[in-house]
Amino acid sequence: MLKRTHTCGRLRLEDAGKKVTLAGWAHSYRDHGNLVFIDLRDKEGLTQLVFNPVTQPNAHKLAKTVRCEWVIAVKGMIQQRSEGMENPKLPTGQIELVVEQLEILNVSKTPPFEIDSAEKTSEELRLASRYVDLRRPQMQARLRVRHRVAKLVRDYFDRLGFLEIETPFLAKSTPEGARDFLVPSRLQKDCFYALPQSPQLFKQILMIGGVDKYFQIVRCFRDEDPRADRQAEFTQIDVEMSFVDSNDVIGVHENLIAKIWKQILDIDVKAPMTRLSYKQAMTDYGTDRPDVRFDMKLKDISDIAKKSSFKVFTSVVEKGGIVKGICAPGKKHSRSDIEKTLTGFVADYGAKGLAWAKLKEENGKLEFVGGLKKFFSPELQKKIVKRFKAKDGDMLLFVADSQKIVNKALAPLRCKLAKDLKLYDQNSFEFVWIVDFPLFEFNEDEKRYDSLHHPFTAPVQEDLEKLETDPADVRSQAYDIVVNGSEIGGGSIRIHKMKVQQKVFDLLSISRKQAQQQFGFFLKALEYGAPPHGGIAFGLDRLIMLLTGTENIRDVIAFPKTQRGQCLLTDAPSPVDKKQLDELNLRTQRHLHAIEQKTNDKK
RNA sequence: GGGGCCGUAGCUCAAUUGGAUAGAGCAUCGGACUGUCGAUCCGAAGGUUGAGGGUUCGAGCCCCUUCGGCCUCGCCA
Repeated sequence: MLKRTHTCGRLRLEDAGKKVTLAGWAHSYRDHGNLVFIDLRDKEGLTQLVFNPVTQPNAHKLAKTVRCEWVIAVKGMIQQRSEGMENPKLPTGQIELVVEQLEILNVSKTPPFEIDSAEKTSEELRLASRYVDLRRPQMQARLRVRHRVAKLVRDYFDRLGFLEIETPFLAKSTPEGARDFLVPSRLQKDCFYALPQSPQLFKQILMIGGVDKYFQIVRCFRDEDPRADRQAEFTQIDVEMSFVDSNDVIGVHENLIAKIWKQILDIDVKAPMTRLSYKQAMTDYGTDRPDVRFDMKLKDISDIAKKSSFKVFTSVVEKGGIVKGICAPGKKHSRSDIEKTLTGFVADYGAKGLAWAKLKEENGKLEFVGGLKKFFSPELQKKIVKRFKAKDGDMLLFVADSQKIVNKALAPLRCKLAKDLKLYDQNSFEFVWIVDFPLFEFNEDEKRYDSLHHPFTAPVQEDLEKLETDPADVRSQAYDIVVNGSEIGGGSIRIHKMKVQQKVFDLLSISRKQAQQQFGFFLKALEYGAPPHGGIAFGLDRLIMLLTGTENIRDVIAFPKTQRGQCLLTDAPSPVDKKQLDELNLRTQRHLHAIEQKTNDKK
């Protein structure tokens, strides 16, 4: 076998005259009867091969048989392309390889789709033939960015004295949080492991174990429905540190992010990054992961709306709800846009309607046009205009409902409008830390408190007393990092005192018995000299999505799963042998029905 | 669990109001060709319209069921 001396993307004009061997896939071939050209591709790029029937009849004859995606190796001389024959589209376009010897390493069936037009090919087919899809330069580039980031992360933490430590995948199930993936135990009948949703407790125990600085690039599993940016199986950069406060953790990681952005995109991210309180974020943006690339903040107009004659507004405010709105600049939206598209859009988030008014300047005065006009006196209109600092041609959009629904509907509407109106630079990145989260949120359905982050998040020191009196008002030492409206990481200082942890469990209505069963091992560990500690986890997949400019998480995972959790390449999940189930002491519903059927038949 | 979009040749798409033998580009196969680079030119082959059922004289198109893909609400401590 011919052994390659170079890759297909590296040869340049200065290599002319060298004798080299290349290997790769036939990307395309152009047979002129006389000369044959083949573009040879590997992960580094393309190099044009030339086969000349006069000087190398054997190689030329063989080259005529080569087809797309055949695997070949070629030996020959690098030659400068003659004038006018250069290909400026290729980095190697100044040269070509004059082939003296061609070896066909493998043939290929006609590929299921053309590599060059894969961008238009259905993702279903790309996933089913991932081996072909992965050959595409774009996919190779994404895999490379992912590798480079992982390497950078490891180097960064290594230099700071962190240890990468593996934690178990076969772990204990905890009913809190997302649905667990379960793994039946063969040795312990009727018992199950759970795949970790995150190594949360293990990393905290590492701190108690004196590790001091831990990180891990680790797979996590959550059995929930996937989304464009969410996969049941995903990767976290997981970190934990001892003897630190929030600012320490934030500092270490904004520098890491700045480093990644510099190295991968050559973009300078300013550190320290801006911070925004949870409360402010909810007020101004209606979400704890605001896109701060553009302004267009939400404004509460409940006080003005209740004085209007619009029944929807007045009755909502009377019932304790709120009226909030945004002011979209420009004249892009027609009435039917609003009433069909935008109203439908907010309806998905539970809003019952979308009230609107356009603004027009008449005689030097800004006035409502259409929509809400007749319900608002000129006086009230003026107040609203002032609050939004609205201008001629702007459009006001309002949702009236409970605070929760209003924010839920307006936050995505704000982003959608900004995108439609092109209010920001698509290539910019705006980072913001969200801090001062409440420790709990009240769960209306269950009539109890839930953790906003997780039950191990430490309360702010001065709010400790409020745990007894006013739990809803207790702030946590948690922090999320958000970029362009996407949460890429989050963490907290943890509770390191058993008594506080127990108190939090009490407030979460986790009984002593439950707590012992689920977290007993951890509560015990806290009693043996747990140091103050805290950490963070980043979603690696989402980082790579941002860095590679894709909105599809499957693009940054070599072997992703579909929305129904299937791997189209391997066809997982699949039924298993009855023998396998027997060994695990398991029966599926289907088996049970079959058994019932048999018993009934006998009767 | 709910909502939406989609499924026609290997790939990407077309097919008027339900109307005759379901078309095109690319790929494939055969041929031609002295430098191409998305080569070009000539020719050929290629179809269970995702699957099943229904309405109709007649279905790619309408209706029902079902499978699959994507987006999304719920869910994701």
